[in-house]
Amino acid sequence: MTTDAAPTGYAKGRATREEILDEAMRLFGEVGYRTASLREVASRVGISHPGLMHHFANKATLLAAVLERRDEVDGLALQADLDAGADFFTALVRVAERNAARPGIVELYVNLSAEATAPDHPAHAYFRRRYADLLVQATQAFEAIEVAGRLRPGVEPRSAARLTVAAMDGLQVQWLLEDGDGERVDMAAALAALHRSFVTG
Amino acid sequence: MTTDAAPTGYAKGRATREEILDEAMRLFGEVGYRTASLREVASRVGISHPGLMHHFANKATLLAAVLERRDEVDGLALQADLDAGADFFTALVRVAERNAARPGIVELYVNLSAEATAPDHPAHAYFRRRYADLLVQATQAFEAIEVAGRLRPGVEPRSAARLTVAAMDGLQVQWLLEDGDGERVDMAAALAALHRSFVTG
DNA sequence: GTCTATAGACTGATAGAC
DNA sequence: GTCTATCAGTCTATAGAC
Repeated sequence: MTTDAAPTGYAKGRATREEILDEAMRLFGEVGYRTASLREVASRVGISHPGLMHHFANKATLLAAVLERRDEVDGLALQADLDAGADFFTALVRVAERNAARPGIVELYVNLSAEATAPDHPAHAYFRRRYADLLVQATQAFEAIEVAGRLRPGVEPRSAARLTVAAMDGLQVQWLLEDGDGERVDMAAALAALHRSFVTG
Repeated sequence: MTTDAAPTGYAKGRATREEILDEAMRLFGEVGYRTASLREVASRVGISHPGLMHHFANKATLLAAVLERRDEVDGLALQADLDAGADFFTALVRVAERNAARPGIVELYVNLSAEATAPDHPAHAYFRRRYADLLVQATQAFEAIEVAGRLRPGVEPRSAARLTVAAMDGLQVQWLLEDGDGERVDMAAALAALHRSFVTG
């Protein structure tokens, strides 16, 4: 009852909050966090910027809420694939597939992960944790392949994990830059090709 | 005579221009182009911001000059390796090796390539051209390997080229984020490992 | 070649009315 | 929950003195 079909008088606040997160995510993706302004986000939602700040005390809080929300949504989708019996790598390829249909998500992560390499960036700790977690998961997946005897000789799990995550990031930059081109990179296919070069047939 | 040991009265202007480019590159790397201010660049050089604008008419012109200069310097270094008989991939690994000693360059490219995915960014055309060129060069290098019969079965030159460039980009993000960690990724070694998984032994 | 001064616009954040 | 008004700070760029 409290999570869906909320009573009126508080339903409006919830809806506005969600709209703000949507538009903030879009704008952070377009121009990055630092360049985005609270006024522009508010204007896209159709409210004033103090109106926005009623929901989020300051800009960094808004960023944190955007990242938290993306983790929930995308994390659930990935987990659903894993629960359905997909191995980690297949689930990762499916993430790339889904992302190809939602440029906003790709823009958000490309822009923020670059910005957040600065130690004083409000999302710095978030991205350090995110990459550390991703690397652990990917390494374990390659270790499982190794145990199954399907890892190509000379391929190290940790190294393959790093390269997989790195390729995913780099492909997103190429994909964004190729907007408007005839030949745009197929991120999921490229990732699958990389995987084939790490495991035996 | 005009290129070195310039006569006084114009030597100062040259030196200041170079200093501005140095500091602009550093600051663009630290916070990105959009967030960087001419005042901050000028202050680091020790002049006022209208003083800076005597050398560069506007901010976008300064960015273009920074990129042009990096192309000259880094392009010469890479060409020197190629002229010394290195194949394209070995030269690329050496670029990664050199970059690991100069965080400023890595920061610059990570931040700018992400920012410049926006179609209206002043460096958008530059990065589109840069990636297109890189992909052509890398593809030709893998085609040469294929002709020599040393490409692993199932590996496509164009795909391997995309993954090589993508991995280089992605590794840079991981490397920057791991600043301060014990275990920081060895970009050159990771790139070499990737190459080994594309070519036969 | 570099400066001070300034124009004109934008920023995050706050106070206080409704 | 949203508004108007405002503060103090920042930005790019220009005008004009030296």
